[in-house]
Amino acid sequence: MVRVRFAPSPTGYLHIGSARTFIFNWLYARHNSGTMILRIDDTDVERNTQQSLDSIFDGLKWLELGWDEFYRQSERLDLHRAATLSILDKGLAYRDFTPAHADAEDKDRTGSTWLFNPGAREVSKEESDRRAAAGEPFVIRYLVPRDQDRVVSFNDAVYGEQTKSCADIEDFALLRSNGGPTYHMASCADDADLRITHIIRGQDHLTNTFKHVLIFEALDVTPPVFAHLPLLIAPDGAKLSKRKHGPVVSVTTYRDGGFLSHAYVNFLCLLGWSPKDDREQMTRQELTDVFTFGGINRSNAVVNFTEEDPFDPKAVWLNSSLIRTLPLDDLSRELMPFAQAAGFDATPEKLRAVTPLIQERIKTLKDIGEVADFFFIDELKPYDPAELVPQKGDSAMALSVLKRAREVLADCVFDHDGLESSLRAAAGPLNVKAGQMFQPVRVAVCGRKNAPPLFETLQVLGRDTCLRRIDRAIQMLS
RNA sequence: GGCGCUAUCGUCUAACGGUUAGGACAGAGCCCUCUCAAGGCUUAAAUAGGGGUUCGAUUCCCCUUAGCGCUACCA
Repeated sequence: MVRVRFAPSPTGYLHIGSARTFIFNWLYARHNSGTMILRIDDTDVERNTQQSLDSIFDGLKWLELGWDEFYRQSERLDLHRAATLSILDKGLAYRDFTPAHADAEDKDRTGSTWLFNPGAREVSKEESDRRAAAGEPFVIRYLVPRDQDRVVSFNDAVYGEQTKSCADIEDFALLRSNGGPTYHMASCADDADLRITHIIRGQDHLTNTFKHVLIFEALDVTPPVFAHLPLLIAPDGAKLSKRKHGPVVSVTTYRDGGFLSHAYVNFLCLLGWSPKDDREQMTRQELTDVFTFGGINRSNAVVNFTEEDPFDPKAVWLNSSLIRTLPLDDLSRELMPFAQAAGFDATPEKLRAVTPLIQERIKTLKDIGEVADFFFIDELKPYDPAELVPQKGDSAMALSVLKRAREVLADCVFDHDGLESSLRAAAGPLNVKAGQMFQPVRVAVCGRKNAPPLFETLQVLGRDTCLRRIDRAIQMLS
């Protein structure tokens, strides 16, 4: 039975790299009919914030993936402590009474790594127990074997066979002097207790894994399968960080920017993983069906954004093409919050009528604010009267076209076919081409040259609004 | 500094020793067309460098270079 977990620590918003880790865990769980666990790794009391926890839930909720079990490490501290003590009892760890940061100064990393504090490993069990009982502060460290040629190894499902000499592993801490477990200890104790079968996480943990293998062994537990994921990086090659790269690293930025979560999940899946065929646009079911560790890459993936445009063009493309395939009722519903945010007085009926006209013209849901404004506002924003002049025409032509169009629209059948045939028929006598006939009307009614197809647009706007706007345009030209 | 991981078009990626090195996004051009889109077609664009192994290396090995990660009583 497959059991996987996503274990964020609430010390920041939900990072897009974390979101991808969640998604891959979820996909693996679903693919194998396993269990998806959400565990909040909140052992660092100093840095945890409620705001961050809220933002993580916010982001995960938007992804609409869900989980089967939920835990918080802060509620399981007794378990972590007991596990640490069992390791101490087995003689595989020791108390280090060296004050914290005592070695902060010898940063001259000219030689090799720091391995342990001098003398700390040699304190006898009796003395150690006595000093601890006397209330002297200490940290519990793993007693990394120091015999020659000792190595730790594991087989990563993505990166393959990994081996590291114990000579390169320091005596890492398990329990802090305040009694709280370190990340390594808490994480492994919980993974063991929760019977996690596969640990899928960022490659930044690859070298930590040797420590984890040591802990699992000390706990008499077979280590789970490890699958490390390549990291997501910025175009400048640096790790994505809020300070340096701004809001692009937060999933809520994509949500608020008008992405469909399904498109966004699709995009994230394509970063560091491939179905190995040429498919790119995939449904959640397709992703679940085809997801395996074999498709995961080993090199870091760049999220392609710029200062001006925070969204990766591929994500935008995935989003716009998904928007185009959405049933109109669904799309209309998705659009509503963005129409409201744009300040539009949008009834569901009106929005539903507008939706087909903008469906293939918006790349994000938020674009409705730019693309569909003239459907919802009363008075058009001021525009340059020169816009009313058709190709190869002049303002006199614009004026005569608009005057005639006004007459035509006043009493033609006000639907697509009626409007088209009437306006086309009106072009001939005026000695203008159909395009020259349509353009002034379009601008008069929409306030700009680029707009959805004319006849549908006129129909949705209604006769009154159209006539009123044409009258205004005629005034502007007179 | 030490240890580890990685290296194919601008970006995401395919090719698990033999291909004219494929696809997608973004770019350019053309077509379609009432504008804008959408759609169709075309085009430009890559195996980091150097050594091996092999009849043959994008692919296997070594070195160099570069990037990233870890090196906390953070996670």
